[in-house]
Amino acid sequence: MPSPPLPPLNALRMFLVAARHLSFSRAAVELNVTHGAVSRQIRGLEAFLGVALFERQVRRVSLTAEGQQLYAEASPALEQIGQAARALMVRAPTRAVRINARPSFAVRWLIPRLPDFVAHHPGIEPQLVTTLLPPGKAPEPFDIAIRRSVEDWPEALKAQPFLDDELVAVAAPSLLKQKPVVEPRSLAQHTLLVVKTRKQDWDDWKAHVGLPRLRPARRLQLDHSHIALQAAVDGLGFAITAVSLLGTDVAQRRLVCPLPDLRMPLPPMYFGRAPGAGREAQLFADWLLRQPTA
Amino acid sequence: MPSPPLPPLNALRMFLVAARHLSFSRAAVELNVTHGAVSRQIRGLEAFLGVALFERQVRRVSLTAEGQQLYAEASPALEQIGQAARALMVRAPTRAVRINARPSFAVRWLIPRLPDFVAHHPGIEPQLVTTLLPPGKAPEPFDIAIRRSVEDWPEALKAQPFLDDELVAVAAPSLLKQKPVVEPRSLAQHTLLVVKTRKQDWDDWKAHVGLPRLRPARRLQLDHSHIALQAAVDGLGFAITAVSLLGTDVAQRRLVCPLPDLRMPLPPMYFGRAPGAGREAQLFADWLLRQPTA
DNA sequence: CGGCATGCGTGAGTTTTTATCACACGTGGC
DNA sequence: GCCACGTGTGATAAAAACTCACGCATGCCG
Repeated sequence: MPSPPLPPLNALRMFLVAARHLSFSRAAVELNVTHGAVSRQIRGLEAFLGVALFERQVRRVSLTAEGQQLYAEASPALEQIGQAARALMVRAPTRAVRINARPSFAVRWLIPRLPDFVAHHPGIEPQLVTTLLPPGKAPEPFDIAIRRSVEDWPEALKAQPFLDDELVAVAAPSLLKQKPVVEPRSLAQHTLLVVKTRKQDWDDWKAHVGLPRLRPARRLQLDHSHIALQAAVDGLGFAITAVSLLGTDVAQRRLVCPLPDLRMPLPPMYFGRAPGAGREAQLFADWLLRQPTA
Repeated sequence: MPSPPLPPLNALRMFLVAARHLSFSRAAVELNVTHGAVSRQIRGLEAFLGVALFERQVRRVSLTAEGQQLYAEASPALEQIGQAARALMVRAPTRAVRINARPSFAVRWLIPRLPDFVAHHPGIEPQLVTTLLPPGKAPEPFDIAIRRSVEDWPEALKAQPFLDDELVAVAAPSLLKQKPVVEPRSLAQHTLLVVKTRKQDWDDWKAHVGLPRLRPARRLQLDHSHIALQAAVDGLGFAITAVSLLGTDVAQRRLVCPLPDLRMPLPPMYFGRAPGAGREAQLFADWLLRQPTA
């Protein structure tokens, strides 16, 4: 069997990036991994070759003579492979998946996650169409529709849930510092941010937590959930929103949820594939189902 | 981040091998994996590129135009990487691991497995010294000693068991066709192959299976276990041997074990590292411990 | 013309690899 | 002297790869 023993290629790839930067940490950033992963891979490559490629000094690494040689010889080779791959990819017919979703879900859930989808399926181009209309009245053709609940859905879409959800009230930490909220009643001191297309959310939530008659100090009406959330971040008042739309705002303390126990279950998010949708849509659906509920 | 999107490199490697053979199965043999693994990797590469690389016909595959192009461009590139790696490996100081073992174990267990070790550690050259002397009286320096039992071992070797073993009686199928053996007593009809350095094996075994006085039709004395086994394969009589030394002879029906229940436990095989042994010896020891008991 | 062998595809399950997290270490700058 | 920075590493979690066992379609051969 005429098989030349090749070095571990992914380790080589990491080595080349690290050699270019002369830094494991910066290479890790470029490769979207931790510095530890880079360190291990390069150690593995060195073990395979039986040669040190980097000299480890304090807080800095430099290439040994062998490392320089390997960089000089392997870098163009991988470059050539990249060229060849790109040549084939452009030849490939652009495979797109057209996604029909409401604007707030698109902005606050889908778009932040799309880079992950593209990373897994580099040949597929997501095309996003946002609309407030139900899928059956979509202004443009689509492959995948995403909505909460399946009212008004054409039968053919075969709706499938992929994300459980809840309604919570959130506000900026600075706002709470001025007028703390430790029980629902305190909301009467605050401005409630009302979304035009989801006016009933506050009433549903108030009923669910047992305060149907609560009247806020003020109301501010906005026309999309994501705008209401931005207003909340900016300290304008309390927003009522699906947990799925919170994104990193809670984790990074731009928003807090002062009444974490008072959540109201929501119908899950559904997606459906259009009848004519191709394999790309299937891959997108699979990816949706893989997304963690968090 | 100026990182060109590279295709999955290990999948590419499999693709090149498969393209060279125009067969997934033969590629799988060369790569020491199953055909399913090759199939999946190539599908993954095709999905990444968004282009079919092979045309699947019945029981045969052929390259598409895109596949040919990729093969033509990527093959030399990987070849160059292999060259570069090899250039570095020869520059590396030859790292050797000197192994001290008895001849029969070397021939029938170790040598068939050494290619696997070399595949895992291409920079390390195993050097085998066979001897009948105990490790303490070795004629040459060594890094690793391998024996059954640890009598006469210098303390410094820190013996460690790595392979359980048993004693069984085996013979060629053709011999058994002439004079079948279904109970131990039938051995009296046969020639027993006796190894000069392990004369007690037959007596131990006979005592263990409850026939201490059994007298064979004939004895044939040979000076090594592996020679006795070869004699058994050639139909000269029954050999008594450790299961670990059987190799593929039983699987491929060159030898059979007509009394499979009558096995006698043996002390396990041990290895020990010489005090001055380096990292290579450690890697070899790790590899030994990873070997399946089978 | 049925029975068998061959080569590839695939779902389920398992093993191996890879990456992350969290912490340690050593040093150079402030 | 102390902190900040970049790298090494053990434990563990996540992901990728592989195997197994089976299915399918077809050509070969008695």
